[in-house]
Amino acid sequence: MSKDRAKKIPTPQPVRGTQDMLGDFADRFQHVVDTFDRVRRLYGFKRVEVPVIEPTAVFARSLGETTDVVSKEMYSFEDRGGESITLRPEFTAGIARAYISNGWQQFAPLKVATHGPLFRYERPQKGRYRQFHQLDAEVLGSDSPLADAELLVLADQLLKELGIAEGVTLTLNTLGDAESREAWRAALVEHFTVHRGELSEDSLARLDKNPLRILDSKDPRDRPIADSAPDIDAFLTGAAQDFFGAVTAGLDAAGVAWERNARLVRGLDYYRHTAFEFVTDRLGAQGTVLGGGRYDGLIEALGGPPTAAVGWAAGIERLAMLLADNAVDTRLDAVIAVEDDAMFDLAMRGLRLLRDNRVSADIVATGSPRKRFDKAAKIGARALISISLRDGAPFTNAKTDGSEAAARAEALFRSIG
RNA sequence: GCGAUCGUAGCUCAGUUGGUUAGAGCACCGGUUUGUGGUACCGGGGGUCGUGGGUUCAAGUCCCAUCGGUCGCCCCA
Repeated sequence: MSKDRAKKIPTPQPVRGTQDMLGDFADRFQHVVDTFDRVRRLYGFKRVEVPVIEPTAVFARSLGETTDVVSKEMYSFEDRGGESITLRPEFTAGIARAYISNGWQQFAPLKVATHGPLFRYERPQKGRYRQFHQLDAEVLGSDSPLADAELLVLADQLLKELGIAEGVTLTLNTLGDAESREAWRAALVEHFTVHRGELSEDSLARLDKNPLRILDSKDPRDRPIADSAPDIDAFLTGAAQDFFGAVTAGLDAAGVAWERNARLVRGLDYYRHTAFEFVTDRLGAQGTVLGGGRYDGLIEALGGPPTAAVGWAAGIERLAMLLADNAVDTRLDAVIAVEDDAMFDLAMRGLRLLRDNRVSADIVATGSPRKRFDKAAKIGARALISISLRDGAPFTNAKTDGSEAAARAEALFRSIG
């Protein structure tokens, strides 16, 4: 350690919006992933892996007209060959591309699930990072409302098994088929145009770029106009009505609670029919915990055959933040305090024996011998085993929390004599 | 891109209307006359107060700039 500041090497700063995780939060993160992996198997969803990097066109084309997102929110760069590459900002487009590239039509309807890091060039805030992580589930090649319902039942079960279903609400809407959607959109534009004098500046801009988005504006000036805007219901075709009815009937039959939110919309044109979000008020401004919908137009927009598909994604960080404090138990079964260095070999034999028998254990054998007991106690294992030399003979003492695991650890350790 | 707020020890934070050598807890290291206890007690090391300017007899404290963090807006695939 040099005290010469002139020679001090400056530590590179982490990239904005990235995070390092240690211990508890990393364990909670992994618990979410493990639970998802277990539940998705129950529903017969296959594991799928797609690249973190794709040609920019994969996302630019799927996102279509929303130039703001493409130009400002994507992590894009040129590789050495001059090709524009983008770090995936979502799973869906990459999976759709893979579906086409590999001819997975042959497996339709295909139920797949994945999870991993995603990247968006955004200003970080609570529950929102530049590198973040999602769970993802998709059903490709099915135009059945049963697929929508099954995905929602899967989501519902996931949240219940994570123990966070309390305080999280499934909100549901339909965007109808292409015909319904166009009619509704035209009616909304007309409604907002009539009231354009009362809209916020932001919503005036939305009126040109993305009129549906005015419906979920947070600006109080917009609320009366948004709330009095027509619902899509009057514009739904018979087929679109039937589709939505079948989805909700499926949810009811499976015992999934839901609420209609006629203001829930999607900005992108390829969305059809079902749109949904599981929301909570426990995460500040970023209240969506899991969201998705039907995107029957996407695969075609990527140059594939017309293919119906539906899916959702959920933020792992956000789910991990909602877990109860005691959701993940990382306590060790045993910790061994070596209070005399002459006992080190004995302690190591015991440690190995415990671990061989699936008993999690650690050892404290460094620093001042008389402090090792305290150090070990602070680790908070189920059993605290101390080993010292007393009257020239090894002496083992154990304090346990009364649990079976602790008793087993003590018995095993004492068995080495 | 915009706004608010915060940057003091490895970590979490005190630090009064500007006024001596900048403090605490945790962590780390050492000590506390062989002990079924000791998650304790005592001591020690560690800080050019984010960085750069400015105001002042005097700046952690006030002003400006800059770089970061946090929260919100825009956007949200």
